[in-house]
Amino acid sequence: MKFSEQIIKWYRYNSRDLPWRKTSDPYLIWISEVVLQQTRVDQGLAYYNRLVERFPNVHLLAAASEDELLKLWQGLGYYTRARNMHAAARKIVSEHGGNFPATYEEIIKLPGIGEYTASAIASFAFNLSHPVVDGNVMRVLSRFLGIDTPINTTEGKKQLSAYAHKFINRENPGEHNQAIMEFGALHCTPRNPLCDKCPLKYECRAFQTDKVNDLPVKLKTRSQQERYFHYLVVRINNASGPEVILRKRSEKGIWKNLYDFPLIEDKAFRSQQQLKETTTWKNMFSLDEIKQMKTSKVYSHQLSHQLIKARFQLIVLSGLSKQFNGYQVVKNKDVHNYPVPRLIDQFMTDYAHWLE
DNA sequence: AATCCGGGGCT
DNA sequence: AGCCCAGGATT
Repeated sequence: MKFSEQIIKWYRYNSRDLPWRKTSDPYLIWISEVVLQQTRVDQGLAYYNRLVERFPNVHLLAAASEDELLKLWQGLGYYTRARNMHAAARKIVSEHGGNFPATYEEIIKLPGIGEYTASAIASFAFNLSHPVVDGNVMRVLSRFLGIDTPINTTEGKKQLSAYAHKFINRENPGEHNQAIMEFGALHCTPRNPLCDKCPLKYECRAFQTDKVNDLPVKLKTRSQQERYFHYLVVRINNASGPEVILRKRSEKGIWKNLYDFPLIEDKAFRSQQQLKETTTWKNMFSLDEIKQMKTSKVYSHQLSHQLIKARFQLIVLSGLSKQFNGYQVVKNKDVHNYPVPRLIDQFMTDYAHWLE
């Protein structure tokens, strides 16, 4: 039996019951694929369900505000996905009359859709013969074929993509693609793969040469850097109710277009006196208008390429005496409507009484 | 071709 | 404490 037939046979007995597998609507499949980029099914499933409930079709997604979409995306990470998804929805409405493009070449032109996602949509929704090459596929093929070219290099991806094109089942590309990914996710796993009961073990190069635990090869990534954040939680006790200053992160870097607080970053934690001498501080306050200050515990927030250590400084002002350029003054009861990074969300949960 | 972009779960 | 995840955009 050929590779594809064996994988599909395995899939029909072992596949999970997932909502995006019950539809051929390219819009719903697209949403699921973007959610699942670099994200495990278990983590993305609830987000997918909330997204398609709120935006059951591309017109509703295109009509939404970016803030609302980011709020639904909050906590999932890689927020560029949400912004690109929003832009793509508007493009589908304006340039395709709301009909999802039906060829690989048109699909891949949409923002946030690369080779993997275009192949996934083309094969799942339109049964077009384009192989998906994701982390699962690269692991399965590198083991099955005994390929030790590092898969996080252009060369390795090119090599495995060529084999994926050879192996694709032209009669049943959609199920073939689902099957090989599911096989990688459930059976040919990164650690402790189920080789003993693997239907491919007699043909698997890695198993036959005892190299399963050495494949796929990956080059080491460089280590992360540490950053120190001093967040200024500026509370303004106005007659109309308490307010707080938020900032939209519009510059480059992490958490673009999410909201946080005024920030003083340095190479280490600084004392309160040192913070008062920074230009960020001086531009916001004069000393006599501060009524109260408190300091939070230290948060350690681990990202893929950086470790952020953050402290939150509560600063209570009795009333608004000047403009805060580049910032937004928001009523405390409305803060929960703004999309914020996980770190900010955790702080606001722990120190909810600061913002009551 | 290398680097950046989140957050969570697993070992 | 690393590694990995239904990757894509940017440099």
